[in-house]
Amino acid sequence: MGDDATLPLVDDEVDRIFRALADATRRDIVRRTLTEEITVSALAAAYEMSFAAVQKHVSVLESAGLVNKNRHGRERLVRGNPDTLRKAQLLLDQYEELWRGRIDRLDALLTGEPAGDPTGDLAGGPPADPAPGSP
Amino acid sequence: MGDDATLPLVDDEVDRIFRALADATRRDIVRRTLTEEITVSALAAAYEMSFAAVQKHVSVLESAGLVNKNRHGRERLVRGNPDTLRKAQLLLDQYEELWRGRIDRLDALLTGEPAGDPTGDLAGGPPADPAPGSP
DNA sequence: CAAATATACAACCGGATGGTTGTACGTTAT
DNA sequence: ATAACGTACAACCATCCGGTTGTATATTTG
Repeated sequence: MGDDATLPLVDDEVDRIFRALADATRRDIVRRTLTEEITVSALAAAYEMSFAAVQKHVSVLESAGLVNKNRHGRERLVRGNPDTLRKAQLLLDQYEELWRGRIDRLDALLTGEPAGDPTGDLAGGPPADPAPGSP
Repeated sequence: MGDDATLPLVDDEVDRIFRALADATRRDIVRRTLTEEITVSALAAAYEMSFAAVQKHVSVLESAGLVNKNRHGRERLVRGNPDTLRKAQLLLDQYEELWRGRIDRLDALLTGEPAGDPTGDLAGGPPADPAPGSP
């Protein structure tokens, strides 16, 4: 019920997730906040960069859905979100399955699409253009 | 002689992997080449961008270790590399484990580090600066 | 209230990215 | 040998990214 971001913009969402994970500082933030809620200040103190920089990293993680920020007084408690992590996990698992030659239909589960592809293709397909008949 | 990229520069390698995966076109290339070898031209024909652009995407994937290029006459056959994919998978699995509260020691397996951290910290730790005692 | 703290946000900058076009080179085919 | 094909690579451009500093706002604390 609550989720409305599962139908058309999967690609963009996945882009953000992986891009957010493509930075050592951000991975470290995820790592930490998965086990405990930490304020942005506390996080910032752990890295050799400005507070604003860490703030930006948290923001990137947040807009990717990898962390949530809950306010507690004047502080913002950052908490890792395992659900989003699991989404990336599923995608990679899917690639693994695909490689093994058995795709099944778990891609439908992954993308939330109810058997959208009549081609039997995997979730996503070509991002922009499916296949020009003949140029 | 063989591999020298397993000890100190893990972070950078992971960066490249996730960054490479943070693009829908590149994910699609990985997806395709996991099940069959395809030439760069054939790949390029599938997307609405120039040949050179696709070439660059393949290059990014290759330098991340996500695909290999084998030459066959004048063509280059692109083949997905499930090993690298599995590396990313392991990292995410590790986060999942961490979230569940049981870290075990599989991080040593992941990073190849023989119990490098006396702190019991997870693989990687803060990328640049561990923890300033108190500035 | 005032001062200190924690955060938010805008502006700016150098470098990386993703795309283009053009050219050169090796390989097949005629 | 020449032409066509597949690829590589350089140059260029707009945009994004990761970092900085500076300023503003809300919340505690004295």
